[in-house]
Amino acid sequence: MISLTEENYLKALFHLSMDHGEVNVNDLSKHLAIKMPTVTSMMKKLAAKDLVNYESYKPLKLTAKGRTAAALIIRKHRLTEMYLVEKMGFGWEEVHEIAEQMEHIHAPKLFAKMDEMMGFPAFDPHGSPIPDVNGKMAGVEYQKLSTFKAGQTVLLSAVLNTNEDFLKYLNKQQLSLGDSLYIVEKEEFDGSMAISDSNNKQIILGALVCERLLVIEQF
Amino acid sequence: MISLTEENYLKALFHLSMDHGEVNVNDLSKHLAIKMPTVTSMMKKLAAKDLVNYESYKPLKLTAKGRTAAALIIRKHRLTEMYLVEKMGFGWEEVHEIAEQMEHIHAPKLFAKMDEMMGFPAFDPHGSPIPDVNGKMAGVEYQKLSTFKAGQTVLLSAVLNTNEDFLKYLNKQQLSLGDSLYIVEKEEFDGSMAISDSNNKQIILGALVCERLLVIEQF
DNA sequence: ATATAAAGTTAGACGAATCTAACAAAATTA
DNA sequence: TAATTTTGTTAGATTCGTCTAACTTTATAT
Repeated sequence: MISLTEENYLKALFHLSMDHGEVNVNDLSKHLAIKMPTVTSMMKKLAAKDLVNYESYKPLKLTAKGRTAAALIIRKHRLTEMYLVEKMGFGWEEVHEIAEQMEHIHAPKLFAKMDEMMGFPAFDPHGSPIPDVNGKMAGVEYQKLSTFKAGQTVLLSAVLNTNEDFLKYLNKQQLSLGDSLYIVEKEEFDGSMAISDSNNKQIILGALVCERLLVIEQF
Repeated sequence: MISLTEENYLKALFHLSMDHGEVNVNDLSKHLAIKMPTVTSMMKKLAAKDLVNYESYKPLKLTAKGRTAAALIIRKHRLTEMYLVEKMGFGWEEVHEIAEQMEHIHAPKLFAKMDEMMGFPAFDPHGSPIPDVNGKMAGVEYQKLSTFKAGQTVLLSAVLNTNEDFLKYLNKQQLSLGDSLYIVEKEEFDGSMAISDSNNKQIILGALVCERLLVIEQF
């Protein structure tokens, strides 16, 4: 049996290894706001359960078993987010906190029903892929908006951060997933971008925002 | 802040005081399958938080604050059960286990939305009243079927037990809340009853079942 | 290449929630 | 009412997840 606490470590490891490849004890410690010695001892515990490969002073790695377990937690999180938005009328900026709790609920039938009611969606409201019942998920080749340059047109496909204030900001700018964005100008000195949306409305996006928007180029 | 564990004690205390009036450490211990010394120490802790009135060797009592807290947990449980049945198509026998977990979720907006989507129901799928946002609930004057005698007609209004097998049994006998039942005969020696439903189909109900069905007399 | 800084580990403590063993009070029964 | 049974409490141990302090290893920088 995997405890709620252990689930949170697995999920964090999964996310960090998506983003940065290697995961250090220190990264995990910062991400979870838990001190390093605690992380070390938890890693030993998860290693004993064959969920993590742990060797002193080496980077941390999920085992196949651990990766699947993590993906199934994330599946519950993302299915919940999608259900709350699609079936209950919540805004995409409101659902993260609720899903954070729902992801620990053990009720396969509940999540299967949500999935079915929504027609087995592949992505959540933030554009992140929803793992299937076996923990497999669609590979996506999104890139950060910040990697593109003036003159390119991109499709807003996902957000890297589900922070409520950030999402409210996007709402205010009337930016939604699926929007086509033309990059008018890129300021190299501060990384900000001037983009124009499908209604030719021009918006200035700061560097931080450009780092958090995931897009695919539209040719 | 009330921990998940504390919530379970409050809920148990609430239920037991509904059923039996006085609640002893021993009752609570049996109900929760937790040893008496553990219960005693938790009672002291809850007393320190002004959720329980505790005095050595005296029966346990929830304070007003504790009663409200318990009612709000039960509200979440029952709203969830009703939502799962009404909006997601679950059977009344499937929802208890899920609600048992959902009741600990802190997400006022989620439960408010469920409530609104269902049109603010007063009762859950098992006929139990749903406390309002202030923890107040409709007083009900149901009685156990076992307290009636042959010749009386009653309205099946609620069940005292949400055990999955019990509810499946009722499904099999085609008994549902709202059914009108005529008591054909009562066997005094074993407490069983012969009842006939609205289609004049006759069913024999054992004493245990008669103890678990709540009805109101129909004149 | 050595000194310093950063990252990681070990050891020991602590609070929460649980337990068992031993004892005390209250209730029941003979 | 005295003996016995049931109920309740105290004391001390255990596990889980956390911490701080001290030490070690690895990485970085002069």
